[in-house]
Amino acid sequence: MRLKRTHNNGELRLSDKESEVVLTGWVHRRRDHGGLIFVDLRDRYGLTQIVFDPERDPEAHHSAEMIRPEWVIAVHGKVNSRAEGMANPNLATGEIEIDIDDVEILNKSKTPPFPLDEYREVNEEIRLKYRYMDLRREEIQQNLLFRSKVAGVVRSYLASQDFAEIETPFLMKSTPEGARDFLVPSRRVFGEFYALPQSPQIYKQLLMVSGFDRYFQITKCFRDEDLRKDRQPEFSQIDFEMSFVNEEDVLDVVEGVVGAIFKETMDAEINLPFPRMTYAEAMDKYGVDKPDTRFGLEHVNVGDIMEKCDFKVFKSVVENGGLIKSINVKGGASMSRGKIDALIAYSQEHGAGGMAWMKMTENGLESNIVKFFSEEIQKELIGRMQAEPGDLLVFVADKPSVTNKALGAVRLKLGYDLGLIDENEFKGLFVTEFPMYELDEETNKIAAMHHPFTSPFDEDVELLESDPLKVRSRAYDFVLNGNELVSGSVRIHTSELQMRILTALGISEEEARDKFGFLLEALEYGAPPHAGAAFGFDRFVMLLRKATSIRDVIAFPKTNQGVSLMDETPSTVSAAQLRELGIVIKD
RNA sequence: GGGGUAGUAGCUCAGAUUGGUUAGAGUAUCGGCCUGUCACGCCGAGGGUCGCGAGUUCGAGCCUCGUCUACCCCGCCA
Repeated sequence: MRLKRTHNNGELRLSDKESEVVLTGWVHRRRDHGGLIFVDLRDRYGLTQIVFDPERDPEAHHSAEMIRPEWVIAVHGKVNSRAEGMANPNLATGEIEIDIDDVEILNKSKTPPFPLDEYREVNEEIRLKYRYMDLRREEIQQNLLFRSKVAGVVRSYLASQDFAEIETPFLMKSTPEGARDFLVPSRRVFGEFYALPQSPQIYKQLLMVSGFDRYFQITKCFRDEDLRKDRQPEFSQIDFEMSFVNEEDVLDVVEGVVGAIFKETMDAEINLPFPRMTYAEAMDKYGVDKPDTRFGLEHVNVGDIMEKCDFKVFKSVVENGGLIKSINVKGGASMSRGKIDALIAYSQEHGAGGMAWMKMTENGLESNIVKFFSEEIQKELIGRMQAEPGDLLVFVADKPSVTNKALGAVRLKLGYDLGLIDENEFKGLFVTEFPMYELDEETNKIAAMHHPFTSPFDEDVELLESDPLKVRSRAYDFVLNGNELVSGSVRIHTSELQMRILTALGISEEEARDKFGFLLEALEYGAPPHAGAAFGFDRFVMLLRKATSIRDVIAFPKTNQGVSLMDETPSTVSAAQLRELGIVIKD
């Protein structure tokens, strides 16, 4: 490089007029007027217009005739103000331009496979194949720069609170519970495998046993499950753990981190402290454990009213211990039959057998099922639902899990479709008192809802064996706009209780010792009470940036099939590599 | 594993009612013109395995079957 950069493409202003500068970057766009040639020079800091005048420097102008989009150049010139009325208000540097007298072409570029401007939505397949080009686009580049800034805020905030950043292994022991592990074969012991961590959970607990008191880490986690727009097989967590604390201390840290992020990286406001809601209340009002509280449309349980009706579907659901809930869609009576049908189909996609509905008119309730409801029941229903003329009542009746799931999904869809959600609002809350266990409806066995290291409520411990589904855990989530962003808990810190919890899950003592013996033993050497949580870092950034996909806040993401289109990962490996690992692939 | 949407020029898309001669547009690229543009403008040219493979048909971008890829959803994700 002959020319040495003096400024970036986002910083020069009118006050720099007459300065001699050297800029470097990519040719974003070239406007050739035959005489004058304008080039927008781009780097991650912005765009600056540079001007080539054949009368000022014929040689530089000649070079400018050759250069093309995405060529890399360095230019020398003088900062000039733009003539009256020629400023570009859309550009931070729009009041100035650089009169160029020297160009150094640092590299050429093939014609880009897709345009890098913001004016066209490009197929994600081609974007991912040429990811290094996609990452030149301002939107994605700003996402990653924002992500870096958030990470910086988190690090400095947690450091200010005495948290120590400590790395934990990526090659660890496979654990039986939870998501499917990514496995790495051991070269030294045939038939044995490392697993990539689904989270640093156990290691951070051991760090508490070691006395580090306050730990954090921004680290990758790996789960070999199917992908979604908000799920990647490898993703990042802001993971932290504290000793000698209870729930409140952890939630304070969560609030501190979220508050610091908003204060230092966002223009938007967020309400602090965050309101609390128990899991039971969330399920009752919203049907989900991560409610979006930016809008109403709350669920109302109407089972007790429907018990007395003649509508067989409802009646049998109540008799079989099912759940009937309704949403009053304010003003929804004007919805077309087609829209209601689409809503019903949506409820069915989410597991419901169907969805009943009634329109509230001046003359009372109307629909094809109203005849099954006595006047008295209708009156009671109208009262409970606070139905007014013009409202639409929708009902889902099923097993509690199905009703909640389907009507919870319907509520969200209505919120978006009816424009009830302010996209610029950020509304967070803590959900607390999660159940310790949940029933796997396929196997009819109980499973840990959070993870098996979560401490139960002291007063519920006696139910562990007799009525495990009633046991509440000291787990908590932070939910932002309907997204679970943080999940954590007070951990078990005695070996006895830990063993009891594992046993209640149907894990034999022998198996527990085999899989978690090191943890059980560690808890016997003076483990302090401890608690912690982990942020879904990618998801958080995605939400703050209003990105439509987690892929847009990750530099090199995978497709839905878990493939990196750019480098074609995963790939085959040589027979020699496999042989070394003791892996035999039969044709 | 299941459901849905999409795949036509480098890119973004159109290609109707009902299968019919040479598959179009914008943009990009290349060439020419142009000294105040900023998604510059004007003129011209090149550019197609209609994702892939079968089938039906005199004839398929269009119909049928299969298959691949991307995205969205369900399942799954302690």
